[in-house]
Amino acid sequence: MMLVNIILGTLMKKSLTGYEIRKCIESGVGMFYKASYGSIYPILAKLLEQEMVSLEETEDASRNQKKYTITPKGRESFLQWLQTNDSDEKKIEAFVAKVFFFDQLEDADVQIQIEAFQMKIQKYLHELLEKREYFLTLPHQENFYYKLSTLYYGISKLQSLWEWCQVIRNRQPLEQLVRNEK
Amino acid sequence: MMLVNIILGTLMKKSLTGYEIRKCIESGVGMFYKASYGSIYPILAKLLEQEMVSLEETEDASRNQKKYTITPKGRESFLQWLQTNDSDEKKIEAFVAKVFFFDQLEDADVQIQIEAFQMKIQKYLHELLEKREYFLTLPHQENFYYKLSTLYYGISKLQSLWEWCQVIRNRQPLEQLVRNEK
DNA sequence: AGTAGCATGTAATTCGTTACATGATTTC
DNA sequence: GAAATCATGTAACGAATTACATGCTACT
Repeated sequence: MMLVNIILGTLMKKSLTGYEIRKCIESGVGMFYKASYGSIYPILAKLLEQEMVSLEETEDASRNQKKYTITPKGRESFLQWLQTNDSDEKKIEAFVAKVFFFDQLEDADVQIQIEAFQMKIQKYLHELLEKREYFLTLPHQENFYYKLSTLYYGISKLQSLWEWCQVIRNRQPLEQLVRNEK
Repeated sequence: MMLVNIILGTLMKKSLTGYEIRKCIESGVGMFYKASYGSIYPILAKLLEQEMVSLEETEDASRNQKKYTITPKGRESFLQWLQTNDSDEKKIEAFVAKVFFFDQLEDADVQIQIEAFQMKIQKYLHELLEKREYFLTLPHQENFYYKLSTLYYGISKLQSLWEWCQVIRNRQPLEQLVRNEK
């Protein structure tokens, strides 16, 4: 269902063909979501059926291109998805992909969404930190250095993610998130 | 194919039942890979067929438990996977899951693997940094703050990942990777 | 004239989950 | 004796990819 909403999201600003949608996704949320034609076209057909999108009269009839336009019903559905957090945010990337569209969401809703997500992170982070506590009591850590390293990867990732959330929640300058030397 | 190797990996140290394998994965690479019985049992059946694993004579015949033992052929296959980098490391989590088993790999091979991965990161990072350069030239950045934020998320994530690689490549203390205040 | 890019779509396949079905053993 | 956990397995379903099949258009 994620892709469905990403497609609707790309249509919010302008009408596009399936082909163009793919390029948009690639250059936009492409970092977090790949979309092949094999998934885009069937979804588009289903969205048409559900009247979430409509086909524009092809002014340029020579090319057999189908320009899809989002309908009010589609807009509503998309915004609905954007502001509910019960969806599949177990996957972090899914949440970040959602944030990609947050410019279209009201400030108050953005706050609520991010805060809820931060709480999930915190909870998970806690589990990992406890796991670390446990591992640190074990002897012969040289023997499972790499196993431990993946735990630290997880912790570090969640900490960075939490801070990213913190920055964007307050609309602080993004530059502070990255290292600029080198 | 990833799960196949993770299963073989968990069997490298000791023989386990399908049920136990699941618990092992959960508490081990579980952060990066989920495995349900619906995937584990069929894979186990296939591995048995391919003679990658064998069934131990059930000393405790009363319970119908099947203890699987990895065969030499299975070991070879696993180690082969562990030291080749052509697999699906497009997904970062797949690489980290692999690192989980690096304690079983020779130092020289670990170096090669991580270095190769760091180069992929670097290349991708470069693309994102160029994208950022481009975006920074555009006016009205307030209008796409959140879109930009996901780009910064990507950059920050790759930078952290690169540093994580750097630390583990040199077997440096892992503590430096996380923030310990709070 | 040829290549790259625009454009749409389907069929086979992969990889996995969820839900179902079943039953033994341990623990309280 | 009830509940939790151990233990195995299948069938239905889901979400997406890859490969295939087709053809137009713009550039060089």
